[in-house]
Amino acid sequence: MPRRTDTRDRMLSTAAELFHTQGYHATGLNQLLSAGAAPKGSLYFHFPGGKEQLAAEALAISGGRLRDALADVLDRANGLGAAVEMMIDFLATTLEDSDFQRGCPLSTVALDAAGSEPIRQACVEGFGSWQALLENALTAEGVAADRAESLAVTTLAAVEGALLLAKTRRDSAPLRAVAAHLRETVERELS
Amino acid sequence: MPRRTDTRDRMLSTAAELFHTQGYHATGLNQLLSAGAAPKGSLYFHFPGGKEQLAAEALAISGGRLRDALADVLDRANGLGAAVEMMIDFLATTLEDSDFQRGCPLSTVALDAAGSEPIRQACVEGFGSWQALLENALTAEGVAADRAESLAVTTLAAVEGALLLAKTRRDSAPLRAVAAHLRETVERELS
DNA sequence: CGCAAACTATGACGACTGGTCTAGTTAGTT
DNA sequence: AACTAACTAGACCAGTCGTCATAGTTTGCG
Repeated sequence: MPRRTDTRDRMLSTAAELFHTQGYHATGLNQLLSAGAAPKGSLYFHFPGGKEQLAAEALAISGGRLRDALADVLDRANGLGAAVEMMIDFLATTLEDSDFQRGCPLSTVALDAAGSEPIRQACVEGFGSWQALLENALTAEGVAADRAESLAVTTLAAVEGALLLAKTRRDSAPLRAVAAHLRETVERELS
Repeated sequence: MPRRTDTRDRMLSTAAELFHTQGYHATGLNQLLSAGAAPKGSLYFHFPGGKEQLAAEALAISGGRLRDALADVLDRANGLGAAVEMMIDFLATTLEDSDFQRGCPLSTVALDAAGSEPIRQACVEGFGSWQALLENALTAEGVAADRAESLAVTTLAAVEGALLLAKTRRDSAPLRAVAAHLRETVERELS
């Protein structure tokens, strides 16, 4: 079933961008549509579930994108510690280049739309996929399963928190500090 | 000029509660006022700066409250590692008891109202005050200043991230995992 | 080719809530 | 009783999300 227009995709990527930088409630449908995405009526054609469905799908895309980026870094880097550092470096650059607008693409919405089950679910899956990647990388290096899990959560948490602090302070120093610490921690774990 | 009502204070504490659980944009003035806080007109008498000022002041209060709690734990606990673990335990309990509504009182607003300078500033100060407490505790134990700073940021970041994950997953496991890891890290640093 | 059926697009509309502010009432002081 | 500071009610309109009737476009089939 070939698609005939790219409207749906345009909407999704505009939505991903706006929800990423502003959060769920701060992003109005009008803004989203007037951002060149589409006329109003089209939204409810492509997303019968309205704003909520649009957000959930946009988050799934954002989550997947970051997951791919992480998988890539994990492949390329030599050493897990280095990979984590590279990943954080990438996040810091993205944040700085966007004038401290683009932090974690999920966290803002995860917090401000925690009441919506579909949205929450999308975030759970996004976070989960990132964590799983870290966990696998750790077990591949010989770390025991339960230890790998708790180390992966901690790493993910530290990165998320650093993104929050960096965005709030408009200064990527927290990310750099956390990067160094995590590298240390990971490398000690593997030795 | 004697005050005749406690309206202003009631507004602040209701605001603190709602912004804490819902964030800035998701919290409407109507909801806030009908939550028994006050009649509508009073808002702009007590807070000429409107919603923005109300939020900034409410955040300052929330930040101060948590700061005090942290200072208290840091005093009472025997050992810094234990203190961190106790603090996280307190946060986990608060989160669970509120049906996973009350995470960090600043982070939601910090992310979803990052565009407002007064609000951002209030968050910067709140986070800063928590970090300073940790930093002092570390240097008091003989950790070098720069090392103490980066360890304090990392600790704060990990806790914030864990709160985010726990709230999103509706499961405090991330907090428990991070608590154990941080205790380990802190105690290694001091030995 | 020609036609019907399915698909996609459109923006005016409505019910409602958002934050703001002015005009007014109440209470304390002299 | 007059004055002033403390407070409040509700009007206001821009903006919210969602609905709908209508129109246009593409596809498959006879």
